[in-house]
Amino acid sequence: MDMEKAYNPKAIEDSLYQAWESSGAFKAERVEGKKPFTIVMPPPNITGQLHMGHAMDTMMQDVPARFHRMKGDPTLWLPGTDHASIATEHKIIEKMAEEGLTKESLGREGFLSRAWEWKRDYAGYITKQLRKLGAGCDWSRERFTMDEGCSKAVTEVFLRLHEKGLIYRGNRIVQWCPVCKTALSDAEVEYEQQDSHLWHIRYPGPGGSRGVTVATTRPETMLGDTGVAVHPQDERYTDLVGGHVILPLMNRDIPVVADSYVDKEFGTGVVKMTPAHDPNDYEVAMRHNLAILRVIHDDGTMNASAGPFEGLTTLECRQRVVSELTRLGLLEKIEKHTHQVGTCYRCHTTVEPMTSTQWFVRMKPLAEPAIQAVRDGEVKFVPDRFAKTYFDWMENIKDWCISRQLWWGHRIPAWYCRDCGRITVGAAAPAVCACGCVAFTQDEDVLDTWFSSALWPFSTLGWPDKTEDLAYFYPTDMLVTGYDIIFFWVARMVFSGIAYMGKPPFHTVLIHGLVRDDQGRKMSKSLGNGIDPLEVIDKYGADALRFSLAMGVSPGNDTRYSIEKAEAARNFANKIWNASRFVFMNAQEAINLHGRPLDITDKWILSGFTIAVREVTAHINEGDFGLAAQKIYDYSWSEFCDWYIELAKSRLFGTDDDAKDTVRAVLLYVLEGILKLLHPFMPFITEAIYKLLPGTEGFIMHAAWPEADPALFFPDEAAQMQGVMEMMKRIRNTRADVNVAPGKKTRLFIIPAEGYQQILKDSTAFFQRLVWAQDVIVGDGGLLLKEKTVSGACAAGEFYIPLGDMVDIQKETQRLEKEIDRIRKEIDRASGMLANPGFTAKAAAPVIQAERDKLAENNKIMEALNRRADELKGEAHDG
RNA sequence: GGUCUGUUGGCUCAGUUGGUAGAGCACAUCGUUCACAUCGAUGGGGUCACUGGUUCGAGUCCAGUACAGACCACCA
Repeated sequence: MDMEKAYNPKAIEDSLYQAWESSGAFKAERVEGKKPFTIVMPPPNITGQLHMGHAMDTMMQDVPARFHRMKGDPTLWLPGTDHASIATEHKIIEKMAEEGLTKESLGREGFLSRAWEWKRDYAGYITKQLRKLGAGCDWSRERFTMDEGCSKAVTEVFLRLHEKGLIYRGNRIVQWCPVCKTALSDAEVEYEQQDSHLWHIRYPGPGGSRGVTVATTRPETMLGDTGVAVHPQDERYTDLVGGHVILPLMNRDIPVVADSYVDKEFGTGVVKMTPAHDPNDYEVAMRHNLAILRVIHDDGTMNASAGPFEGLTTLECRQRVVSELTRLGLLEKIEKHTHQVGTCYRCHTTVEPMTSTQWFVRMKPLAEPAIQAVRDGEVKFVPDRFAKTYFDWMENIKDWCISRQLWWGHRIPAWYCRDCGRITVGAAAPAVCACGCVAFTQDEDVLDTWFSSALWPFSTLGWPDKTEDLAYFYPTDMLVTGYDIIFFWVARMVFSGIAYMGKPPFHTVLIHGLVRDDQGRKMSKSLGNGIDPLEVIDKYGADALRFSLAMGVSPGNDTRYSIEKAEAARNFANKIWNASRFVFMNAQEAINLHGRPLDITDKWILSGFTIAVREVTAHINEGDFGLAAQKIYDYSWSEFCDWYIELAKSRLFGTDDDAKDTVRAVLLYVLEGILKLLHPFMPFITEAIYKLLPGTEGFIMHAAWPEADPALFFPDEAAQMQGVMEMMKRIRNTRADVNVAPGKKTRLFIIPAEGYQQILKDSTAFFQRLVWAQDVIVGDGGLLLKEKTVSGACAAGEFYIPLGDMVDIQKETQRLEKEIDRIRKEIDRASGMLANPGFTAKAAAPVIQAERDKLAENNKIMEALNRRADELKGEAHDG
């Protein structure tokens, strides 16, 4: 067996992945009569490369996928990428700008061919990264949101919604990004707190009559004012309602209306109404039939309706308006004011709300069944608190603006007659218009990128065609994603699945948190604090990266990532590697464990394995990969490596061939089990070692997931073994206390407690190897010689280490007293509890029994320690 | 303004139905015997943010307070 001394991930990872992929190991097969396990991958945006968040997301999907594959479920993990309309277009434009190019200079065709090139490059790079991470997805089913099938699904959905009257086109106020020059949905606006001012501006009354003073954060929009509003119950202004005031600078008469939207307490109690550039004002304007006057262009400059201010940017216009008002003496005061300003989620430019003709989806009818599905438990969020986030959004949903003034995306399937302008919605241009015209132009706009993402769980399986994959794999089982896209994506997938497939797209939504830097900050390019997953893989291996993203993470919570975590996981991988190396050095052939005479250490480690299997399986089922990883780590390292392997050495290096075979069989059995439990987290190293394991064939990824075997579970013996181990620890501790050099051999006398006679006699070899005893004498007190010893007592019995002149009787007395103190505290605690009638009357029976047992045990220990302390007094006296 | 999360040893975090507080890293002492120094042994270190309540018993359940963070929201 030629295993390197240290585990070297680089030597195996790439070739292993290639072996998996080329053998079709990840390819999902439809098996009649068997329930599949399906995950569709949240398609990464083709805007760049994968970051730590994607690595987390990938691990979180690969773990359940590999787990279910090992459980024998036909498993499909379907990968793909997202065209990410606005985000990608934004990036491409940035890149083009470096070459001095613009969208307009290339034209639509030219731009799109560049975009497709971009897609080829980035999707290729991303899928390469996923392979590096060890993602076991079915590449034969890889999809892209703009491929032929997905595009067909998009058109189909658009037509169906339009048919049902759920898609409409209209002139409404929308969020507009003046840099991306497109409309946005409400979800695409991010609010940022900004320090600003509140300008108080006087709007005079007609003919020198009483006017009003309005307070605004956006003076430039006053050019588009078509009214002012006051609260209906505000006595200060009742006389003005129904009248007019004069809009300064523009010298326009504008009406004063009363609307309860106005807050009497805020500002002056008078709000200027700019319906074309403020969503609330728009609402008020609808109620009071105010005019709607746009004063800002799509590019964020003032238009002709702004009169003398035409051509200025909004910011320049603000300054000019303020200085003009000051000159005219109409600016009463300026207050400091902080408020939330909407910005574009892709370029972070301040958005300008403005009226615009766009396509919308009527959301209420779609949202209702989607809310019900979560309420009824058809769709479950894990952790379930995220259902609340979902409800909050779905219950207050507004119509969804789906058209974008972009080029990269699914073009809207609507056709305009060149003669009469009539709109026809259809997959292709109609042959002839009702007006007799045969010339049409397609709508210039594309759809919101989330429109296609919403269909991902079924468009990728072939919908709207009735494919075998769709019939077999839909609905899928689990969706894994970060809490940051519950609105954007999860909610929209749920209502889409219900609307078009009749069933929600998955039954479980597993939510994870964000991966932050070691100071808790978001990892971002601008901060330069990101850790590149590929660098971690390069340095520590993909398994270490994956494991470090699972360890110590609790579901749905953010996690801080530091390189130390990768290092710790790398060390664990190395530990597994070397434990395996040890096993293979001592066991070259497969040995059947069944029917072999097990000793107490075998029974102990096998019982521990049963527990590990139960816990790891349960935690993976619950989606708690942090606890699952922790259990594997502890069992493998603390129990198997630190104890069992060390205990095994006495038989392994002994002369009893039969005992040797038994311990070999157990080593191989447990190692194989550990590899399987670990495989979903660390696929590469476990696969590599599994190949070397005698008697195995095929991939571990197809091996059966371990099951708890009742025939290999021995709780009583395991508990006894723990008593022996505790004695070993106490002996080591005692030796360290009195500064006995670690390697120094000493004799050891043991007086077993009741029930421990046999096991301690059988354990002398372990004491020799693990606590540096040479002669171990297990017997009664009569064996004790008149020698100077250090000693101790624990549940399994008393122990005495003769150390001759090294023993300082005074110090030994002090040491024993410390021990006595410790035990006394235990006794006080337990007897206190048992003396409490409330406890004995109400606590569960096993809990009370456990306390009684502990008390009895500690009483015995105390007895032994006291006796020994008395003896020491005698010795001090003699000496 | 609303909702949610967090506050546990120097640091990063675990802690499943309430039953004597755990890990990793860091620290101290010791250790190269044939799996591993990417290691082993031993040790120090916490009134579980605070205040009440429920309970025989609370890190764990309830209420409130403080601090931190996230998300949502139309106060111009």
